[in-house]
Amino acid sequence: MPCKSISDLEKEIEELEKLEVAGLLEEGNEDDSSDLDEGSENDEYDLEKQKKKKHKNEAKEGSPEQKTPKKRGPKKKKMTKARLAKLRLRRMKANTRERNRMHGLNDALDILREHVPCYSKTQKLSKIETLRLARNYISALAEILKTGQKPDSISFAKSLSKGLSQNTMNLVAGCLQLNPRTLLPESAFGKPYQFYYNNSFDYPNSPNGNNISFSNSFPICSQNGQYPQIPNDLDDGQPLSHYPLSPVHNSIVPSQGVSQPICFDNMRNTSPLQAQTANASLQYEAVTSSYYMRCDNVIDNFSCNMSRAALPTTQQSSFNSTAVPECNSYVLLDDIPDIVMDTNSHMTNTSSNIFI
DNA sequence: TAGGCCATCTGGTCCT
DNA sequence: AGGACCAGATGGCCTA
Repeated sequence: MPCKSISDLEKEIEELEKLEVAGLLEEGNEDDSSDLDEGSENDEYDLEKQKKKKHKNEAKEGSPEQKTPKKRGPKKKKMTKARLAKLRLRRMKANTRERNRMHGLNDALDILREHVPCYSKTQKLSKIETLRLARNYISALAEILKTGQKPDSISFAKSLSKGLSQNTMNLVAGCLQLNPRTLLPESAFGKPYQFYYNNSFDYPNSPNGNNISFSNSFPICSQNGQYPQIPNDLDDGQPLSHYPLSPVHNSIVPSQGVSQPICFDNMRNTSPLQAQTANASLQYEAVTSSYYMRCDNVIDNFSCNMSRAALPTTQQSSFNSTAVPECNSYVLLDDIPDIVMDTNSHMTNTSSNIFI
């Protein structure tokens, strides 16, 4: 590896050229194959190059003994020390450019990382995974534009995860607050697990005729595993507290394609789960159409406020967004030694602290 | 310890 | 001639 800087080399070349002009310097070998022999005896960089060149030629010729036919065409320029130094300088400059080019490419990738889901400064996605995730993200967004419907979080996560490594898939699941197992193929994810983790909510026969699906980034919580009650008409002006559903940050997407973010809230009346269990970590149970998920914490109400802003004014005024519970911890079945499933009520139970 | 990821160097090719 | 781009080689670091 050359130790001299580019400017040092430039100075050296200048001096060598002066010497050459003055005829004080010996000329090098004309033979192209020994380009680098001249003036490189004590140069690690050139020795390495010679080795590589020799190796390359041997590979080309089959054996070192084999003679190569004499080359035709114009004679190569004589290799002088100045020319050699020039070549070396050119190589160094090319290396610097190449390094900068790659840095530019990496900077662009960093910017891309910030624009795909699951951005983390500490746990950076690899280059290839960033590109794959970006591709999937674009496809997913294009699909939303095409259909005009917001997909449920699982479908969305699955779209994002296509072709990704398991690690990245886990990251995507984590970012979307889903259990990574929900992104596994059916074969790798048994029905009982699905039963426990699936987090989509379809409500095909709402009383007003709209097919409603909850596409939730956050689990729906209910107090006791009863099937959530859906309001007769989401636009009937009823205050949200009227709806006997546990607090949930969610989106309700009627099949007609009208997306209306909404937060249910009945926490202000009573906290149905507060009295349910002494174990605070088991306070809430997320309910999906036929599946349940537990959640255990109460977070700030920022996201619910965001949703409230999108509500009709009549509903905004009656909306109390305090104490909105959300699930941000998920149970891995491996972590549940004594899980009990009640398939009739679609409830799960455990006595251990199952939350991460 | 093997494999994945990365930065860097390098020579080849194309273009200006 | 020189710059941009590319792909192969190599060695270092990290992690399962």
